Amino acid sequence: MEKTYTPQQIEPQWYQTWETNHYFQPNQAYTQPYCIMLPPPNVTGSLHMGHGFQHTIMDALTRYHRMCGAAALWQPGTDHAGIATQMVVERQLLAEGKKRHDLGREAFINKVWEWKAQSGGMITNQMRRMGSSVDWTRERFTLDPAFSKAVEKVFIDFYKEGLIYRNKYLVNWDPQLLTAISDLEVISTEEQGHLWHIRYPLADGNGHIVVATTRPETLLGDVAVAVHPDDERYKNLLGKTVQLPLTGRTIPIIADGMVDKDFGTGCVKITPAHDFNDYAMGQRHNLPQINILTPDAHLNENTPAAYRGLERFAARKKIVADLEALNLIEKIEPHTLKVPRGDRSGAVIEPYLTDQWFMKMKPLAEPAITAVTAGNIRFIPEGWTKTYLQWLENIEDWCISRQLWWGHRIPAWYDEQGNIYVGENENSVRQQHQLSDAIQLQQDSDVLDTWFSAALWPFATLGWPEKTPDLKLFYPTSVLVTGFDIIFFWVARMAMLGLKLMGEVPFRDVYITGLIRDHEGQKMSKSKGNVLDPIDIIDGIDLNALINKRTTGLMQPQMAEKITRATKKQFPDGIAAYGTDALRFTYCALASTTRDIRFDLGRVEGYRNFCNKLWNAARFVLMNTENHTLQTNEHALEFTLADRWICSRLQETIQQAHQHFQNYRFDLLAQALYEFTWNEYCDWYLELVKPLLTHADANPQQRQAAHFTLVYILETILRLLHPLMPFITEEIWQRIAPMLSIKAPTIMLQSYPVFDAAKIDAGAVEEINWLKELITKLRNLRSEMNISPAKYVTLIQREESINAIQQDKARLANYQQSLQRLNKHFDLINHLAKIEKIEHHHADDPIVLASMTMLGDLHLLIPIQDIQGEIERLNKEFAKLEKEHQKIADRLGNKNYTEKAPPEVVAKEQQRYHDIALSMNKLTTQVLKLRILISL
RNA sequence: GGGUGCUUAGCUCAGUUGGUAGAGCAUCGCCCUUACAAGGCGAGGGUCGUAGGUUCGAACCCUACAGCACCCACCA
Repeated sequence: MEKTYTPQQIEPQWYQTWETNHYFQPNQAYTQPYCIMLPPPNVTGSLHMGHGFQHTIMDALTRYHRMCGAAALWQPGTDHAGIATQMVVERQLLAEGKKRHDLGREAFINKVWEWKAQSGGMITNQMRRMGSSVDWTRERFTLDPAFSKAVEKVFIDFYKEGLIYRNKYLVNWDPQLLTAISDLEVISTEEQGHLWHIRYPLADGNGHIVVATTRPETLLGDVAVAVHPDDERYKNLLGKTVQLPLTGRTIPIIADGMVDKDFGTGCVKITPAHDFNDYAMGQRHNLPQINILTPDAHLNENTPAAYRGLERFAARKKIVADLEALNLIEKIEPHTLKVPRGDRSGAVIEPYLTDQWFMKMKPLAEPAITAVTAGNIRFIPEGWTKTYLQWLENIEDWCISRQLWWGHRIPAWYDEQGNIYVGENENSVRQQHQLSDAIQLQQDSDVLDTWFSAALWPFATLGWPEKTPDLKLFYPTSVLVTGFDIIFFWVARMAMLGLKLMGEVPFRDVYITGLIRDHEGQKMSKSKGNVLDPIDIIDGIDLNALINKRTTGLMQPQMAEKITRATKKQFPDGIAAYGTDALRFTYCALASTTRDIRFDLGRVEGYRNFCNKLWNAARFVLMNTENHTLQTNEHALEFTLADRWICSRLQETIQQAHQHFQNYRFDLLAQALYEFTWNEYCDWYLELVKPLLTHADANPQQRQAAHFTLVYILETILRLLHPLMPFITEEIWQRIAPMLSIKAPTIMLQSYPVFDAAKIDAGAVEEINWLKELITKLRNLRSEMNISPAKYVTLIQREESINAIQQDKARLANYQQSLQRLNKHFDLINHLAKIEKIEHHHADDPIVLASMTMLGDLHLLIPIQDIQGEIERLNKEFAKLEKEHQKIADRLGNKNYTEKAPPEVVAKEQQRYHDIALSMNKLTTQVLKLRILISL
């Protein structure tokens, strides 16, 4: 093994080995299925930190269950990502000065396919770098012919069932992208605006009424003014009409309970074609709808000639100016309002009256609600259940049509009268409806919302609507791993469509991960320039390349300087190459139940060090065992306390690992494995057995047992860690496994360690714990006394009571014996604490220039020079104990406590009370003795 | 306006059914001990956001409040 751990040298080749040997494919010999659907990333996208995080968790789960003997399938694939992908290609065209309509539909779509071919492999290659064990032979794309067929079938069937319908309706319209979007794609941002108070003159000439609006340009589409029916100020105006300024139209004053008397003037202008509230009110009062906008938000032919063709915000300016000229503006107040913006374009969204396709959601939502309340779907952490339910309980119909070109085209045709025919293709439609060739049919030009096809992902990838064996085996899938940001977009819709089309939930568990943020808690985004690329953490990147990456292609180029400065400050030396395993382990360690995860490179460095530790431990084991033949017959071996202790601790760790996997607590899992490997195996076990390994005259049976245990524990650690750190564990395992006569090509397909109660040895654990405490106390003492670790000292064991010393003597002898007598006395303790010899003294002996520490009844003393310093040290320790002693005394003095607390708790407390009192006495005695020595 | 989450050591976070507050990093001290200085050993550091309540006992349960973050919603 190479002396230093260099992930670059060990990681790349293993993935290829695994993939080409088909280790990622579910083993069909196993009957227990385990299946995770990869949330399909955008086909032309690249891997960001969120992917890296979630993919690591999915991979850990898949590898774990695969090793546990399941037919484990992690189903990969990509999403065509309608708007997102189309926007990218449109932007490329724009650079050539072209728009998509210049190319025409077919040529444009070809262009997108070209872009897909060019950049489509990026994210899948990055997934390979992450070690993701997806079954690439089953990779799917939402625009695959078979998948498209499934989408089409759902649309047609739902249409026939009345679950999908077409309607002219007020929808969220993105005037920049020129398409409708769903409610979920609208984000409301709080912005500074104005509240314009406008006078509407009464038609009878008797004064005016004042309305307040944030959007004066919509005045042109007003069809009424509404007041609250109980508003005394306006009661006498009900039934009258006003002269709508600038238009020459006369509109009524109406009463509606939805009006808030206390807002503005209490009078609301009603524009049914451009506001959701007004639309509803218009319906209630049978008001007309006047659309005043073109699709790209310019004023249309329904507006006076003076405004026609003006862009909406220019029109607002002009209208306000004209109203002011007419003295119709009463006042203008600053006002913060919620502005709806498109989540993709950032453009201000217009409520806009158009023909769109909708999916009826209420009947679909009900079973999806029941599935969760009945426990057929479980959210982890469970707090997300409420979020999910609240949305479904208040669900509105889903606008599924998009005025885009990239996506699944809606399988509907129209004749010249506007009759709708839904079917697989034009021919089948003609046949079904017996339309003569003379009738012209035109296919709907819209495509479906990307999330429509995504909602079919859990079963369409498995072959639905065909009844495939895969579908039977893997549906319902085991767990969905995703972020809370797409609970509504995707999780809920999969639940609804899965239940509807498969009659069964699409997944049992939904594990909602936190959101990866930067070290300051900021969301990572291109525009903020704080994005980290998982691949850069794996391979490393120098400062200039990182700055270059963060500052090219910015929407706001003026940010470049600020980003450069921040990047220089945070990464003065760029980013080191930490390797995939360290990054993956970091992701797991950060995966607690919290919502926001601050990503700190310091953690990665720490876990890279952990990899290094594991690497070196393996080198140590190999170094010590290589030239020996390993005795694997456990009956021929003589296991020491140390062996039995580490085996016992291993069992506990195995048990915890399974538990944490079950509970999706990857942070606790990572911590447990880290602690066992580093703090137990490396820091203690390796040190404990060193004397056995190095001394020529050590007991051969015991040495062989140590050899066996070293290898056996390490091999088990590798399997425990493999789901989290696949590369380093495989690399080391290849060298370790043969020693245990394991003949298998990969650790990937080995079984995950299984808890074995028979290997628990409580006695050994107790003894080693005692020994660890002894050694720790001695180290502590040395450190406090400033004795060089290199210096050998004499340990003085003072015999306070015959019984106690008998026991302690026996204990020490026990270790002695268990390790066989080596060259020196007490070689074990010698090795760890540099004790030259141990002398026994009776308690009454006139001791001693010594520092003291205590372990039960055993006193450990080391000769010293500075008596005064020692007195001070002991006094400090005494004060500490005294404080604790007082606390317990108060507690025990409380009758309520002694009577009401559980007896075992009280008994424990009393024991402590006595122990501390005893220690205090001993300290006092020692201080006294030292004082006497000084005074002599 | 409703809803959710968070607040614990300088930083990032654990804390299982209430029973002596933990880890990593950072800091300080001592060590190049033959796997590892990307290391070893040891130490210091917390009135658990605030105020009440329940309890013998609260970081944990209840109430209110504050700060931060997020989600949903039709106040023009």
